[in-house]
Amino acid sequence: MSGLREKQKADRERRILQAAVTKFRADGYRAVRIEDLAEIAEVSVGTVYNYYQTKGDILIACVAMEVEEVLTAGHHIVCNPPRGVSAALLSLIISYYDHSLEYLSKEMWRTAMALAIEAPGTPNGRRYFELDQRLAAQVTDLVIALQDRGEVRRDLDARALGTLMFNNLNQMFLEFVRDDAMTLKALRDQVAAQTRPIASLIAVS
Amino acid sequence: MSGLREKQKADRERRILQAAVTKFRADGYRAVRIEDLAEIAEVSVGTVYNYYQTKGDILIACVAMEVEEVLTAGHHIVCNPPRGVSAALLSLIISYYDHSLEYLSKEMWRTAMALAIEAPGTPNGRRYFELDQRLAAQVTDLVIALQDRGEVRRDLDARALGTLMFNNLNQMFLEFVRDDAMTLKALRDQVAAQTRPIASLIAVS
DNA sequence: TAAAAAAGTTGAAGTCATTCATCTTTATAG
DNA sequence: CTATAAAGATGAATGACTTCAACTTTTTTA
Repeated sequence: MSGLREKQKADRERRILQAAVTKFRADGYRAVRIEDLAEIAEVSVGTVYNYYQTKGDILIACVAMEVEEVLTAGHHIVCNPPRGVSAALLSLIISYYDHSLEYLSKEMWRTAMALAIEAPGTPNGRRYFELDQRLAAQVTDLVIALQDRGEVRRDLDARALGTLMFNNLNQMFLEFVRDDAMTLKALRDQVAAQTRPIASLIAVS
Repeated sequence: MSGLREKQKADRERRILQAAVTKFRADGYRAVRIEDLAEIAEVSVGTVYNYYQTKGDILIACVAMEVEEVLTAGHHIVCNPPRGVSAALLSLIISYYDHSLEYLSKEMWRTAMALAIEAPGTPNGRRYFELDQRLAAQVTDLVIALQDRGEVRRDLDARALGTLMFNNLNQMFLEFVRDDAMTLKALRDQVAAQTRPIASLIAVS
């Protein structure tokens, strides 16, 4: 039976990540020491570093977990978007925003974004950037789906449009997490106000 | 004579900042220890912390110094912009970019941006954000100047247009500093390609 | 000018992320 | 089943930012 070690490894990694998601949210990324996570996960400090290269790495893993779920939810919307360009786009974007704080706090998002900017060449930075790319690709996919359904003008470059819209929603999300006082509802309202004029521009006349 | 202490203080602060600009550029922000700066500036570690709250604070002070110069150079362009919407806008934007690496390295910019995102509520974060605002305002001022000269359509909202253009040039600058291999020329070319179509859209027919 | 007060400097100590040589657990070979 | 090898866990040690109580220098007061 050679599966015991594998099972123990997977279990330890899961426990560390679980401890991180919970503790980072509760106490704030800064305030949590690796020692705290090790204690909760019932491993030693050294073991945490066997599974994650740095403290920031653990945070990026939390973000990745969240974004994977966001992508899965988004996939369903892209496969079967509501009628109307504006409704379809907003449905996807708001799905992103509504999921974004399920496991992560604003502080965690800020820290993750900062890490990705500070060290773009490290595995961390690349991983965050890759998640960004996949989200941008999903927005593009939605635009293509709407073109296929004849709702968005076919003469427009779907990739350029998708990237533009993603950059915009990403920028608005940055403003959202920068301001602890801003509510999800305010974010939703703002993006809705911005999206409707764009939607009418790109919709088939 | 009560000016001695004042003079010594100003001198110490200047020496610390000078040491930081030089050493951060030469060795990289991470690699430089407060102890190193203290030694170069001929003060103790504790004294550095009397003038700057954190290591990041020193970096933001470096950025502020650079941006003040950029704003001064930009002011001249806004007061007397070259003929033509595209030429005027590019003149300002490229002036920003060309000045940006005079004292700061890409790594310093990345780190400063990361700091500002990570801790938006701290004096540091606010200060960085305020510099951003002043740059955005200057772009808006140029748009207004071009409207006054009858080169840009007067029915357009100068503030919205200025903010949009600043966000865009800022985003492109972020991509520039994220990629150590990207040259200033590549950045210039890219922004030129983007700016020309915008310029023709907003110019008076 | 001398003493007292105010302002500022100092560097050792504290904290926390990270590393690494040692030890323990699991898997394999005889 | 025992011995060897491989994999992984451990926590004390390291290094860097930051703090703070004691010490100096400058200014004010008498």
